[in-house]
Amino acid sequence: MPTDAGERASESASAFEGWSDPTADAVLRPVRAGNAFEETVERLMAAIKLGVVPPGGRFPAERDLAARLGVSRITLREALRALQQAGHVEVRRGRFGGTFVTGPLPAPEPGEARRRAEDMGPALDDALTFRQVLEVGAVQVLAARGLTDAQRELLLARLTAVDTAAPEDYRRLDTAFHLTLAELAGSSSLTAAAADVRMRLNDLLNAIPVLDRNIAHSAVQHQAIVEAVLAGDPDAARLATIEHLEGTAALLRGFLA
Amino acid sequence: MPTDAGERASESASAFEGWSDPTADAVLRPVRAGNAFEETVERLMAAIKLGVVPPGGRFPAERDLAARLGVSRITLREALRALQQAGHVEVRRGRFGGTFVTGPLPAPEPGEARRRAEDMGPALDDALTFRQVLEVGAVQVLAARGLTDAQRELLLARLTAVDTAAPEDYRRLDTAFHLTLAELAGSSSLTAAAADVRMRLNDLLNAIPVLDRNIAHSAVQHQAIVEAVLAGDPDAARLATIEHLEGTAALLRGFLA
DNA sequence: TCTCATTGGTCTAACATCAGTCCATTGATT
DNA sequence: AATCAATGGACTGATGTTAGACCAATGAGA
Repeated sequence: MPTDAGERASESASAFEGWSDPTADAVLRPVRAGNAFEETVERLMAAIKLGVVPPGGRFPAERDLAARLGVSRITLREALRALQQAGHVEVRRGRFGGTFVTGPLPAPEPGEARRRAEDMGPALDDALTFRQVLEVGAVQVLAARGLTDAQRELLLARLTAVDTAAPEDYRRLDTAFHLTLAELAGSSSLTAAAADVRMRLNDLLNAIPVLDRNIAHSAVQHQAIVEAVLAGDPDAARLATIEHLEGTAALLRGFLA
Repeated sequence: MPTDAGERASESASAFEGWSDPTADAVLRPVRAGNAFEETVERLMAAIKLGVVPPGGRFPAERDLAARLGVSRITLREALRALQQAGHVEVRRGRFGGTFVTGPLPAPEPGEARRRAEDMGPALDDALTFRQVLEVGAVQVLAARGLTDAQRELLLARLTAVDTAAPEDYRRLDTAFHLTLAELAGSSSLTAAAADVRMRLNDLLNAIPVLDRNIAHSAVQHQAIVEAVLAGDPDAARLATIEHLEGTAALLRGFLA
């Protein structure tokens, strides 16, 4: 007979003896999102869309890439072939060959943003709160801990890169800026989670026209975040980041209204 | 010839044209941590160790559990058989049968904590900062948004459960309290990440003796966190959570000194 | 012009995982 | 004592995935 030694609150809906559903759901959530092929395609597309491999850039050699992704070379090649057939990459043989990212992705048509937002549904709110938690937390850790000279330099370089970006490069460099903040916090789990959530929002972000007015606005906010981080002021960093992210969140949520 | 249209800062170490390594590493990280069998065992052990299924409690039926974990029933059964052979679960056939968690896990011997901490190495710092980001972010979101009556009730129930816990139940109920904070923030990604990081720290936590003095100290801090959250005061919630987590972090980091 | 290191292309045999089906057992309920 | 719904146990055939070895092409550099 089960002893059932424990708390019992308002949890009647639970299918088994333990906790409330959301926690159980979190622990007993699916072990894998799909098969190896699908997940590999997803990752490679993420690398392209996030600009980790820029247009014209080359992916690591198949053997290296397969090892990095923890997938057999055959599975990787199937994924690459899918991207090739979709026109996202171009493959060249021989030494100095490799898998190259083809030109910039076509600009999504207007109305695409709304459709995608509706597709995401509740996942949009999920991603937006998760993003805020991660990025706000990252800048606070960063501001509290302080940066090395090399880190300051990298951060400033990313900042000027966004500010001086051509319109077609803007999203990529904005992504780079935000993920750099996360990565400088020094936790690889944090970096991975930030990259993941950015990826989820990225299609939506890309579907929004890049307006000069918004860019200027973001530039000021980016500047404020960097200044607070470099000044070692966690509170200011938090406030500046919240303000910046709330702006984007409001914009995205607008497509659901 | 690659166009290489983009920023180029102090990133010479990168193996390919794109970004600095940590971001590329995050996007091109392994698609899967292990085979389905291993990951399933990991999850089931997590459910036991986190107390999602308490001692004497029953796991969902194999068919349901397999569906939840996104794994075939055969793979799930192999994992369950492994847990059974390790003595963690007991399987009974027939109606009202199922897979039951056997008695409480044996208390780890002293010195175990240090060994585990050394095993984790840099992953410990990773987990600790990630945890802080997630949980601090969660309480801020929660305090800022406010709670429904049912949520207040659940949170208070978890709090009193920890406070009145028998020593052998303390860790389980402490876990429940912390994860409830994360789950009330309303982002399933956040809940999953919090459960994941707690799982990573859990062996370490369990290897630390539960001292009355520490419990009393934690109780005060838990109280402060809940009060701030219920009062809708994000700043107070943040400060109280940081203080609480720093205490635990210092304790754990102590095993590495 | 030739070399050759590096890269993509291909194949095989072994193993992992899957969906689906049917059987065996149990014990609360009738 | 008999019923029977829910549960674990076992099997099959199909598909996904892997490691490793070997071939083919390329073009910068000697």
